[in-house]
Amino acid sequence: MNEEKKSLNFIEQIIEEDLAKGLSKDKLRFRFPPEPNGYLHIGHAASICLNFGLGLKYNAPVNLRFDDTNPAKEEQEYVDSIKHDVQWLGFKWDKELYSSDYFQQLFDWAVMLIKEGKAYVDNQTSEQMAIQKGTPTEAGTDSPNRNRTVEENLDLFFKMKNGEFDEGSHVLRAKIDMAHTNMHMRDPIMYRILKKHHHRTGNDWCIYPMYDWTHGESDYIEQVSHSICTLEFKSHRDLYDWYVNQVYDENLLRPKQREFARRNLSYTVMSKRKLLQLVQEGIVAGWDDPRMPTISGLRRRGYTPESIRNFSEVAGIAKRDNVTDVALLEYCVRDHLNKTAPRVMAVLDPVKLIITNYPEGKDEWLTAENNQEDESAGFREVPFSREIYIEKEDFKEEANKKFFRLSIGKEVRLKNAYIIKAENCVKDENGEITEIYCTYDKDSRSGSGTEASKRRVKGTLHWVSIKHAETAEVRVYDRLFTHEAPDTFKDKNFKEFLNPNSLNIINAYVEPSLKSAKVLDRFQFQRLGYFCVDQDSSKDKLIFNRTVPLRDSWAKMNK
RNA sequence: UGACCCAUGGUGUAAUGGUAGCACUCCGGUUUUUGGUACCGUCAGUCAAGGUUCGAGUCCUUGUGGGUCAACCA
Repeated sequence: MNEEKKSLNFIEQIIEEDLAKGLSKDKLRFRFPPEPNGYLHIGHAASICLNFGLGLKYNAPVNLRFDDTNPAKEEQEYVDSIKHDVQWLGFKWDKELYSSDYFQQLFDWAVMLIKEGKAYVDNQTSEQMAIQKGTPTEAGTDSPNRNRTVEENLDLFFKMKNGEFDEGSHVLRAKIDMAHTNMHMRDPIMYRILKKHHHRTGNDWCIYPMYDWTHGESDYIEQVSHSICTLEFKSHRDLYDWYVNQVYDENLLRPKQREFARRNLSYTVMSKRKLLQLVQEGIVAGWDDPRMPTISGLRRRGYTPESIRNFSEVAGIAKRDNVTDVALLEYCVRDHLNKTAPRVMAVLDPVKLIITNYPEGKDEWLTAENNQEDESAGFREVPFSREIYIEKEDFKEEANKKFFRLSIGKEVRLKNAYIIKAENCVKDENGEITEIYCTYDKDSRSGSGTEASKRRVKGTLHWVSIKHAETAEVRVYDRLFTHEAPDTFKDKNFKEFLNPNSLNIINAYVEPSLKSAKVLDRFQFQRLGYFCVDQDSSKDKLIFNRTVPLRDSWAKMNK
């Protein structure tokens, strides 16, 4: 076997260069740093797969670190969901950590900066500070409080910490350069007063560190070698480095921030704010609604961790803005489910078919292969009888040569059963076909080995025996938005592109073996698609979600 | 009228100065008791103009286009 040499992505190249320049391989360490203010989505999966993938590739530890510096937005519910999602994707973190673990260290370092004259307390309004900040094209001006004495700053900062000031009245700022071309370097805020309960530190603190002050220092504390984030943080890198430099000890490793482009998916939105809006406004049933691009939504929809990992792998990473075609994700899940999902028969849009020459009252249990792609999947028995359901669209009274399905006078194979021929049909007053009458070739049973069973007929239909069928609710999903990039318009709200038909609930008939299906079990409903048992399913009511339909070249032909 | 980042088929990515490749999509075909799968094939790309070089997708310059940055968010 000659393995193709896999090309490295640009992050791996940076790591290889660092290694070549002398960085010891055992110093490699990564982290995945979610803020627990929402559920993870498929874009986060790219970051998870990248960071944990690097950990696997270099045999390096990867921490799960919650970036929990804003108690106003963060909740335990989100922490739990994030942990569940990362585990479900199949990754193991080295340590579960929280930025809030470092609040004391961060505070001590802030005191140190004040003593060194590198930080000061400002008690102007945010409006005043915003004006002084300047604009991207104009330099800012110094705050009148910029040159307070160290003693004064220390006194004010401790009063902030002790809760003696109101929220919003005072902040601690780094003293850098109000004329810097990088706005983030214009005396950024390090601490603000927030008299809020924190999900981990409770009421211990009423001042909370800002992201920039926290993130780099946390990486440094954990000795993360490569701190990988998305592109919008590129301009934060100067600040990240400045902050790390304030506390850097040359015997320790200096973490390095590098940025990649976030992964966008067509026909959906990927911002937590917008996803939260869909949830809060009841447009979807929750963060785990199967139409959502969240990990929990995809899981409930029937996606496998393998398929999501593979998607991240084949989509790759780079630095340019992108909108990846959702067809690639769908390809990945079909590819995996094709190899792993047991085949069963279900009829979603039934019409009754009667086999006139089949004995009334007779039952037969026929042997069916569970998965022809997997020999170890074995066989099961499916019941057959005189009256069955088939799909309405599998019958036409008259049809041309291209139509391989059932029509009057023509033969088709019933999957795992017999060859039948349509004789006539009955219609209601609207011309809708209500019953189809057929005869069967009793020597043609699948697998019986007879000459008749080996006859070739062009079409094969799936079916369920009416007498034995279980009923099930099937939730058929379509894309949530009608535009491939619904949130790229300046003058239009993304919700204008919501697809009114993104959910279609159907009552279907399924073969009885499905009675024992468990939540999250995945199946291929033969000739239809992949389906997964929903968590709303119960002993009394089976509920399936359609993960993705099978490719359908017949439907394409008819377009 | 600033700083920084980016630009390869429809989409996503490779090629690290030496034959522009892979995957998805689309289209066509073979096989098939799933119009699925598998297999084969077709169409299709280096933003532009200069420069360096024997040789440029790659390096340089200037344009053009897109993105990011002015939260007490992360």
